[in-house]
Amino acid sequence: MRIGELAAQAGLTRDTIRFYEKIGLVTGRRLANGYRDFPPEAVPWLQYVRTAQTLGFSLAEIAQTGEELRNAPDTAEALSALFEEKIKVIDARMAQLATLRAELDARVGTGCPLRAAG
Amino acid sequence: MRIGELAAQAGLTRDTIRFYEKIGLVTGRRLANGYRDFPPEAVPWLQYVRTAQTLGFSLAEIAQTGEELRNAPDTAEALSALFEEKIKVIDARMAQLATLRAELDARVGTGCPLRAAG
DNA sequence: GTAAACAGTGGAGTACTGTCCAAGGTCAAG
DNA sequence: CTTGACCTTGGACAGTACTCCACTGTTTAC
Repeated sequence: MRIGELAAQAGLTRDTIRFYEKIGLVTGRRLANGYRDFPPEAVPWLQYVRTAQTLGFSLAEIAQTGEELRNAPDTAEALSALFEEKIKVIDARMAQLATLRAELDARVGTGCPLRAAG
Repeated sequence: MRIGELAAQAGLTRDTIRFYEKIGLVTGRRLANGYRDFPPEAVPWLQYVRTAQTLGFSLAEIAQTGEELRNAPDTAEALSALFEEKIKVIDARMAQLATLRAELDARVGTGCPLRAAG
């Protein structure tokens, strides 16, 4: 598919996709006329990128994940290891969120401020 | 306390704290010699800033939270409302993390890639 | 009283993540 | 065969969050 359609389906602008291509976050072939041509899998991939990004991963990290996925040996082991690693990161982040949540929760109703020091 | 001690205790650099002061993220008085003087509460506050930041909040958002905390009427209600609002944001983010986690978890062991489209 | 460690200011520079042109090439419809 | 929608490149600009520097003043330790 061409860049406009990918942009529409992924909810990004064409400029953003060109930027992502420049930093290696997506890759595509070129048509004879020079237009970019992306595979349909680019849509869910870019959606994953969005998600990972809001979870605190930098584009460089996400690009590296994509790279590892492409270069992984075809045994499922490499992929599983990669996923498990990401799951660990997610668990750590969730624990951190839970801590902050508990901290806030404990103060609800007590009027105890978060010491908003000046 | 002076800026160096605050920096050491909060795990930041002096430059970062000066930057934070410039954007209103921390405020302090000045000593007679012009040195900044921060209250001890600045330490936990900056630690909170760090946490909130890793959770995806911009410094501007965090600064506004601090502002709201300072300006809240002294009833506990305003603080509780603010905390509850933050808790909602945290819950939404945790749900998002849980979704991504489940997605990854389902692929561990299956060898099914995340469609790392190029 | 001097050297080291700490503090101040202003401003330049950096990395990341886009966003917006301008000038131009391609293609489908009427 | 022109119009409009789409595509190309290169480069300038923007916002966020620092980071570093030069130059200067202050405090502390010896």
